[in-house]
Amino acid sequence: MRPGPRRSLTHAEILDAAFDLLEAKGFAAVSVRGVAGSLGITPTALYTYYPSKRALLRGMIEHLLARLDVGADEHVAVTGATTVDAVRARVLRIALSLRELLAGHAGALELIMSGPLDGPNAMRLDEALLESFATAGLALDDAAPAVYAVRAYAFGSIALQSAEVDVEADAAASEPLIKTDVPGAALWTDLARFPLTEQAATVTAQRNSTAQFVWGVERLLDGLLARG
Amino acid sequence: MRPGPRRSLTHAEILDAAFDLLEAKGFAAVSVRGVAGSLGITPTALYTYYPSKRALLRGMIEHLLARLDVGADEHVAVTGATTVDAVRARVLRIALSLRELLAGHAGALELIMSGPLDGPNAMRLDEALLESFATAGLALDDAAPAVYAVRAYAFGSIALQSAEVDVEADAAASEPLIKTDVPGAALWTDLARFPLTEQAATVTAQRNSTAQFVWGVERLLDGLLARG
DNA sequence: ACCTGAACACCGTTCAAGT
DNA sequence: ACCTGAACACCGTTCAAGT
Repeated sequence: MRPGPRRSLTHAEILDAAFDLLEAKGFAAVSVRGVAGSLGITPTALYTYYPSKRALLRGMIEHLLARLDVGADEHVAVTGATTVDAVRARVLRIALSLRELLAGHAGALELIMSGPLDGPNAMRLDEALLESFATAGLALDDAAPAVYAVRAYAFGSIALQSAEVDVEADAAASEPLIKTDVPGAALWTDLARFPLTEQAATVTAQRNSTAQFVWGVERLLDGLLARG
Repeated sequence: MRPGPRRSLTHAEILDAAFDLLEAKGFAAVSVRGVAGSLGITPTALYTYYPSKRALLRGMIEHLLARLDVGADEHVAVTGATTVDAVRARVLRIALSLRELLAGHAGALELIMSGPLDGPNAMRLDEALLESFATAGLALDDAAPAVYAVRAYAFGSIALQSAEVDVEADAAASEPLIKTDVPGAALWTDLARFPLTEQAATVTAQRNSTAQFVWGVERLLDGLLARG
């Protein structure tokens, strides 16, 4: 087919195809050519819908964050729970929802880290967190950096976790990554120099990573809400 | 020159060239071909020193983290400062050193996020943080996740900041990134729907980003050390 | 052991041309 | 407006061959 018939795709169809690629073959496979190919279209045709790869990725991020559960600002007055407890529960729920979203789709983290988070759904996330901290009695001067801290912890935590997962994938390519003479690399396996790290490794191995994530959010909230 | 003379490069020379490229042209420019080219060498020749691009990046990460200041475990008994205050100061110093290191070199964050942090210098970082929390009286069961939380906050914070910086770079390409019909994108600029976020934006704009980073570390430490 | 040159299977993006 | 085909300037990696 030379010029081809008018196919007229939806943005939603394109994004769905992109996510299928992301889930099936990872972030690297989400190329302009790859997405176009899976839609039976030329790379150039995709540029009719999105002016650049970056724009396509932005669209994907919004699509993903649309599924984020930010909860509601229910003032639980009737039950025995204090407002602060309700706020803690909501922030934790948001953080866990974010984690689930990014851990669930392979490559979603790289996607989200590939650019700034300033779309409407990212703002929805910020608004929910700000609302929570305001409800807990924080002034905006404290609530704004508190939101920043929660976002930083959540994204960093997910990033560290997903980087660790990559190790297992690399285990197949088991050749030594370094050969000689890199400064400081001679003692690559000298665990004895880091006794606490060695001990901690066994502790960490036993712990559920979700539990660790939650524990950190709780500690952060301890510090954040102490000023309410 | 066909087969060429034996140049016999050092790993250090290669890494220096790679960092020059990183600083001058960003992470994307750190390609096997690019690094090889800047050394006056064929891409294939680079594979004699590093078996893959990933291995080269690992070498770069170690090279970078070697400059990390993790402080020392001085028990300040003489001065009026409590041990807990000394620990707070040390953790903060490490976090700031990490931030400075990654913010200083353009593209360093992408570099560090490109793979797991398990080299000797990454372990040196972990060991220093574990030591700090142990000194503050935390049991290893709490110290290990505390280290995890600090790392998560620090990396996440730096990641969010560097993603924001990219916005300014994109300002030149000022065409609209989305055209129509993306779900939820119609209200892309509808700031009125997020009143708190709008207010917070003016607050955040006034604040120094380093101050915000420090504030978050302090709050996290508040929560972490409350159990010592 | 270290290096070259050619090749394979990819990238993002642009441009003239078709309907 | 939507699409094609060809092209430009790139990727990481492999392989046979040279010294």
